[in-house]
Formats: sequence, C-alpha cells, structure tokens
Amino acid sequence: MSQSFYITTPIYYVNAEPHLGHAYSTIVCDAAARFHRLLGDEVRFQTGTDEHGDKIAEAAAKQGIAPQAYADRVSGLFRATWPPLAIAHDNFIRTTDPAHIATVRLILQKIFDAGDIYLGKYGGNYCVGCERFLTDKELIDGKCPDHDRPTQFIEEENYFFRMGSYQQALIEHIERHPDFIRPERYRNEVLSFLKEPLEDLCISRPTSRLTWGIELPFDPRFVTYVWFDALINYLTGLGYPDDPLMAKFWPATQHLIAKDILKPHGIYWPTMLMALAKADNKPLDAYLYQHLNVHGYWKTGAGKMSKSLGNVVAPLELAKVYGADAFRYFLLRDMAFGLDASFSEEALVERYNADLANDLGNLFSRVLNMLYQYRGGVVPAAEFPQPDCQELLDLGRQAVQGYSQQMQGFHFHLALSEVWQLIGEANRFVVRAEPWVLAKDPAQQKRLDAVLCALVQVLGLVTVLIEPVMPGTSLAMAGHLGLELPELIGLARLESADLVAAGTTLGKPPALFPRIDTAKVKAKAEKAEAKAALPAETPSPKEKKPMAKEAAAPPAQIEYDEFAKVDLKLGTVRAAEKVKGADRLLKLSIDLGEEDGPRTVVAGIAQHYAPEELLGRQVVVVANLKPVTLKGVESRGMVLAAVGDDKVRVLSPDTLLPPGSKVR
RNA sequence: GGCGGUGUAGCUCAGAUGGUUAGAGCAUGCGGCUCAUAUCCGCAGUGUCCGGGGUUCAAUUCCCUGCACCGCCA
Repeated sequence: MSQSFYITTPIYYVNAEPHLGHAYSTIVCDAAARFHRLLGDEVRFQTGTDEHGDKIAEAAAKQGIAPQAYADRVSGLFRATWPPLAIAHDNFIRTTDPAHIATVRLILQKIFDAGDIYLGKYGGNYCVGCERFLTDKELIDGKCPDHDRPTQFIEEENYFFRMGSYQQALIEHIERHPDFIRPERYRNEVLSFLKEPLEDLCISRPTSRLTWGIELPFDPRFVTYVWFDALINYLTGLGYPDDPLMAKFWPATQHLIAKDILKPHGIYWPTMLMALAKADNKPLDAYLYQHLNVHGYWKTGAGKMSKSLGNVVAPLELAKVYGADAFRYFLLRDMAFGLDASFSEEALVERYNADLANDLGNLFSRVLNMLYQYRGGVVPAAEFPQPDCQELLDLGRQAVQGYSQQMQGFHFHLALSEVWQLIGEANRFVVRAEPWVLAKDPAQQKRLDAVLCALVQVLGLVTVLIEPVMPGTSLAMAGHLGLELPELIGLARLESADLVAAGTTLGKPPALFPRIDTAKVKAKAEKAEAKAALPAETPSPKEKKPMAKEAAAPPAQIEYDEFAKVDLKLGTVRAAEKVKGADRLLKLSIDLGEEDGPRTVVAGIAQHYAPEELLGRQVVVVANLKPVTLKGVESRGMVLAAVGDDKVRVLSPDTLLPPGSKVR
C-alpha cells in the first residue's frame, strides 16, 4: 500500500547567499515530504547546491580564492540555513561531488554515443568584456552597451544537444498528461513556447573561456554547460543508473521550482530525459518525471512595506524572531501556490496573532485548562456519545479528508484553511456547549465528559495535521496531549476518535504562541527606520557594550578527553514545581531511563519557564555532576540551556528520543 | 513589438454557461460569554465588481477598446 515519493528542490546556485525564495522552495518541499511521511509513503527529499559555471568562477576570482573554496563556503551557508527552519532533507547534493561528476560524464557519453550530441559551429557577436555572445538586439551601434566597445564576430565550435528532435514528443506528453506541469498557467506557458520551433541546445563551453565545469568525456577541450550539468543532479542523487534507489524513487519524482527556471525544467530537462531513455533503449517517456510544481515569487521590500514594518529585518531573520514554525505557517498559508505574494513583517505578525495565537493557541489553552480545572487533567471517556460531540468529530474527519486532498495537489494554503475551519468549529462548539455551566451542574457530568473528550480528540487531530507545516508545535502539542510522535501516528490513524486515550493525565497548557503586541513591533520598526535615516553612524555607548562582551577572550581550548568526561544525557521531564523560597529555582523530576526512576534536578530557570511548560519536554542533562543541595533540595545533575540576552531556553532534540540517550 | 494573465469591501483574495439582497478571512463598530494568550461567540456594515463603448429584456460576468500592473516570447 505504501507508495514512494521523491521530491526535489532546485539545487541552488552558489552565486548568491540563501534568501527568502530559497527558503520558501525548501520549506514547501519539506512540508510535502513530511505530509507524505504521514501518509506512510517511503519518502526521499533532496536539496543541494549548483556550483559550476562562469558566474561562480568570476565570483571566486573577485574574492581572490579558488572556485572550489568559494563554492565550499557558500554551499556551507545553504547547508547551515536549513536545520533552523526545521528542514529534514534526506540528501544534500553538490555538483562538485565526485559521484555527480562521474554520472554527468556517463550520461553525456551515452547520449553522445546514441547520436544526440554533435559538434557544431556557432557564430556571433562576442564581447570580450562580458565574456559572452550578445544577440543583435542587445547591441547599440554595433557596440556592447555595458562596455561601450565593438564586439568581434567569432565563430566557435561547440557541442549541441538535439533538443529540437524531441519537441513533438514533449508536446504530446504534456498534452496527454495535463498535470505534468502545474499549476496550469505554467503548463500553458511551456506549450506556447513549444509552438515555435525548438532549437538545439549548446551544451559545451570551450576551456579557453571557462574551465570551471565538468570536462566533456569525449572532448577535453570543452567543459559542460552548467544547466546540462545541474539538471542531472536529480538522477545522481538516486545513484543513476544502478542504485536500488533509482527503481524505488525515480518513477515517483516530483520537482519543485520557482517560475524563473521554468524553461530549463519544463523543456531542457524532459528532452534530456527522453534522449537518455532512448540511449538506454527504453520508451521515450520512461524517465520523465511525474510532476513539475511551479511556484511564484515573494515580493519583498519596495512600496509601502518599507514605510511601516517590512525591510527593517531581512526575511530570514524573522524566522529567528517569530520562530521557524510561525514562519513556515505564514509562507505556506499566505501564498496561493503558483501565484506571487508579498512578504512583510506586518502580514506575518497579523497571521501569527489571528491564526496562531487567537485561534489555535487559545483553543489549545482553553480546552486543556478546562480539563485541568474540571477533571484534574484526566481525559474522560465519552461513554454516552452526544450528537453534537459526534458531529464535531465528524467535521474533524472531513477536515482530514479535505486537508489530504489539498496537500496532495500542492494547495497548501487551502489545506491549512481546512484545518483552521476545524479549529473555528471547535471554538464555536465550546461556546455552544458552555462547559463552565455544565461543570456546576451535578446532573451534567457525563455530558461534560463527552464535551471535553471530543475537544481533546480534535486537538489530537490538529496536532497531526499541522506536523508537515509546524513540526515543532506539533511535537509540543503531542507532548502535552500524551501522544506519541505525530510522524509515527500518521494520517490513517486519525480515522479513530481515540488518539488521546481516556485516563491520560494532561498538565496545564503553556501558551503555544504568545500574542505579539503589534504596537511594540511598529514602534521598534519606526525606531529602526529613523535610525537608518540618520546619515552619520556614531555608535551609541549602548551599542558598543555587547561588542565589548563579544570581544572578551574566548575560553581556552580543551582536549576531547576533557569533554568526554561530561556525561550528557537526554531526559524527559515527568514533573516540575517551583522550589519554595527561591524565585529562580525549579525542581524537576527527570526520566533518564534509569532503573531507579526519575532523578531530581534543580534548575535555575523559574523566571523563564512555568513548571507546566516543561512537562513532557525532553532536555539535555549533565548526568555525572556532583550532587548539590539547593534550598534544601538535593539536585543530581544539571539541565543545559542556551542563555540569550534576556531569554533562557532549555535545549531539546527536534524529535523525541528514548530517555537516557547519550548526547555528544 | 507579439502573446497571455490580472484589475471585485480599508487590506488579502474567492466568485457566477449573463438574471432577484456580490462573498470569505483580516482590520473597523456594536452586543454577548468568562473556560482561555484582553482570547472566544454573535451581529453590523461599507463596494460606480478598473474607465469607455457594444450585444441583450437583463452584464460585474460575453464582445470591442482604453488605462494600470505582471509574466512569457522577440
């Protein structure tokens, strides 16, 4: 029953550092991958970097370093961007990987041997300054407009790929598979492009002009054109031709791109795949991908946004300010997939407050609080199901259906809207059922049980449904609801109403998304803008201070052995309470998977965490710290936390692991 | 220059093979509840459905034209 699902981001060209557009593409793929994992599919999700070509050679030269060193640096930046955004890719590929280079050469040779690559001549107006051919239209008075000097007519030998010979086959495939390129507007764009005769594609660059590329296997005087090299990454990531991954995943390939690279992916790539299929003696469409999913642009900066809030902080920085989950939610909820959308901090905060704080966060909070007050946190069994409760649960199941369909079709904004309609239903249900009235009436206790039970089950549904988009929140909710990992629950299990087992004891809820004071954000932005408007840059003493702190001597280096003496372990917080007579101390009972039960650890984090917030959380503990007695409580260990300027956050893994797991 | 798209409430957008009161969310105003993160629920609006012309008993919806923005191609 389980199917395969292979999704790819474009590999990002390392001539620019990661920005919002890259993040969106990658987050979309991650959400789709997570969704398919919930479906129980076998999933492979690949991203990576594209590192050859003129522009990279130039950028490296400008910095006075070797292209490889330059590519290493920027590729590293991309790699480091993803974990904080909760991206869980299976493979990160680089076009400078030896395996990729070998495969590109193998494929070139195959297509060459099959006769679809030939040596031809190309003549044109070459500008030495630009190091490229210019079209007639680009010339002004026969001169290069950028360098204001005459171009030379150069005839150059190059290798060409017989792209044109696959034009008709491609048109037919697209017409027979309406979903091949989606949404439809981009399919139409490709078809309209294919109305004109398709020319062959120049796939080489002479080494006299460029050496930063993959040498053609059949002619060392040339390197491969960067697109021909780059597109093949999707195959090399699966180990074409022989790796078992190919058989499992290639037939289930979904590419995702932004609209600016539609042509290479909608035309070059399928014709390349047809040529490769022909060379491998297979039907022409044997290697064609399932779907090309095309999204629009995020418009940032410019216009009125800069006047109020946007622009003050780079979009990716906002993920740190408001959290990866809120950031992901905003991107997926606010953009109709395929169309353009505009990004601003205001819009992000608006979504955050309206959807996350008021709707979801508050529902979670009110339901669990009532459960805590009326039932001591123990989930009741609904022994006599009531019609309205049943109706709510039915709506829940319908939401799961609608959500699944929309997610399959890459309509993320509509999928989320399904979930939020359910959240709205649950909020209305609370008002209609008035649990606070039921609680006072001894005759209504069974009814109250049913109402609370239904609400808790809806929270369970929502927990799983939001996992692809907000994995961290989903995990936190699961922890408080006593559920196992959402990704292990999967969508199929949502059919039963008993996600949260009766009899489970749930703690007091934390605020999942504390409301953001928009007035404050605005004031901050205006202040920053005013500051930016000042011409002179005299740093105020205030700004100097943290600089001085950073400049303090770093701690001395230590040997690995010294580090290894510290026994770090993962523990699950089973109980938490304030230590009497101490403002800063919390007494935690932490399960380290030890036979003699949970340990008591005292942590100085009471000003940063309410005890309930930590229930179910996994934390990192120094297990072999000498016991100390603090305010009369013996503490056996210490909880690790990151200390920011005014924030202290305990460290947790991004997915639950067995208590006692070693940390190193 | 050619082709295509978009233009609907303050904002973001949905919509009907043309037919009585044009919709959703957010923002705004009023009312209600109190379990909740001053949250939630209900009610209320407001719109020359881009301008002009045409077809029609009837157009925001179809046709033509103009304007604005966007995209693809050259």
